[in-house]
Amino acid sequence: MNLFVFNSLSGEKELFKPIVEGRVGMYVCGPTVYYDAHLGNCRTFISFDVIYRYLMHLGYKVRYIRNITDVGHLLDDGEDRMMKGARLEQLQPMEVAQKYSNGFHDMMRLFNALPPSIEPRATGHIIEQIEMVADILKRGYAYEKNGSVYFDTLKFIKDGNPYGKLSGRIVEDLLSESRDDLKNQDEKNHPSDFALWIRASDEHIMRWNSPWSVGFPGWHLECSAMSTKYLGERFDIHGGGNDLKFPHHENEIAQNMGACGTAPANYWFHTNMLLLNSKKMSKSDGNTISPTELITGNSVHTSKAYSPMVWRFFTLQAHYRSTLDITDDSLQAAEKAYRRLMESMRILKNMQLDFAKESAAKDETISSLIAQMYQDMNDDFNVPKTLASVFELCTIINSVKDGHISAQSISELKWKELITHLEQFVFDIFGLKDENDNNDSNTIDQLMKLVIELRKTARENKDWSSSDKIRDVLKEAGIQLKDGKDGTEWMHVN
RNA sequence: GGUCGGGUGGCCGAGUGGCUAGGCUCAGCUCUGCAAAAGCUGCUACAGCGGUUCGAAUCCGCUCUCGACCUCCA
Repeated sequence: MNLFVFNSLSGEKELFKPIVEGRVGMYVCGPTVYYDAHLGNCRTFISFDVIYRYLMHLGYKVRYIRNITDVGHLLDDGEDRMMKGARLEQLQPMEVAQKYSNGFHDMMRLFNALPPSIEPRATGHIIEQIEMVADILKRGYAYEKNGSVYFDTLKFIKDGNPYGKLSGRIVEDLLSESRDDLKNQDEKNHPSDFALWIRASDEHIMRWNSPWSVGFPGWHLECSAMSTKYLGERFDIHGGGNDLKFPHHENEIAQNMGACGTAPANYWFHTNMLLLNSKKMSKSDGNTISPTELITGNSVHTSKAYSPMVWRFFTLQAHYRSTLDITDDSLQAAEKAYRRLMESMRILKNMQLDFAKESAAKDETISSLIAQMYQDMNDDFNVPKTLASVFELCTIINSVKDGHISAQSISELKWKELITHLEQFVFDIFGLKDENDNNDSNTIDQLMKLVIELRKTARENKDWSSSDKIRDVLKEAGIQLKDGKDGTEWMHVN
């Protein structure tokens, strides 16, 4: 089975073929840790988490690098993001970085995103970045001005390099459009040039020695340096949010080619934006919900709290290259769907029935749905489409449980296959967890057994007022009873 | 202004030139002491106008409209 992926470089779906067979090197641009991550960030990293998980499921040995940006990210007024965070909170820049890195990690754990293989920090790779600047200078694609070093986009373009290819920019436009602004560009030869190394002003506290000045690296440089260090000059996948395409990723490509003559990645993946009120969720303009606000329900945008797995499920319902708009209604729909899915997974795991010994009538349907799931995932990780098959399988599971489909119409072998594949998809690939696992507390389990037993007696005596009271009070306590053919079951509800 | 991507049923959200997306909601039915859950059935959509085609939501053109990027952003 072949995996096809959408490559931003070509704008087309391409057959995925790693450089080294059986191995994948993947670099994803991580967060800048000067402020709490918002849900838009989380969506991106959940998207790449599913990609990472699926690649591993296919048997690839994946080296997944996701950096942490803790220096070199300038604001409009030239202030470093880390320094701005530090100034506002009266902390050391490194305290700011640590604090928000911790918070970011907590969120990723909460949303069940696997940690990357390596999570390098920009400040931990100053030497590598300085070396890369030197390489670029040596090859003639950068120039020094007053202790700062800039990338020479004009020369890069003149030499026939593909500047603008990734972001679909037209070179002539890049060169001509901003000519009027030229006089306002202090040290740069050309407005489209960008900083590789920046000389630190006196009050700039994040600073390192370099051959050119005491200063700090430009924002784009860290990813070039760290991807090269851990994945080599050429690797398989480079990912990030759509909004990083230009200038960040474009400049990264330029830096890599400037330093070693090779474009870094064969495949570029870009995730689309999370919207709130039909507008891009963004830290800088305040249109955000934080993970904490979502989970606690403490937001003007939502009517109630939504659990981390509901959020994860919510993001799975849209393709990673589509925008996804947050609304309270759609979150509630996701919550119900998620619960239904988990309920079916529980049924699947626990059902003991007399399945057919030989292949049977429903086997074919189950097989084709499983095949469909792989087909859809192999089509550029189409998770929402895969989910459609998953829910069709849920209907089959529930029907078998309720006796609408006879266990004799499914072979034992096929049922086992169903369990294996569905659990792999739901838990291993989609990374969902059952938040309503009744086995997590033995005490409650014992108590519930007793209560259900007492209620059963009441029901046998047709003492409906007692049995209803038990059910109502439990409901208020967040436990839903469900009377079925084979006794009473219970589950947590919010 | 330039570049790019959208506009799908009550809501969210997939999608292929002809074949059921799926989830949620709503209505009816089955099951049930009543609930809840589950199953079944129904609610037959593709911004507008042209064109290509035996046939288009899917291809082309135009119009309207929304959004992203254009050196802060996942």
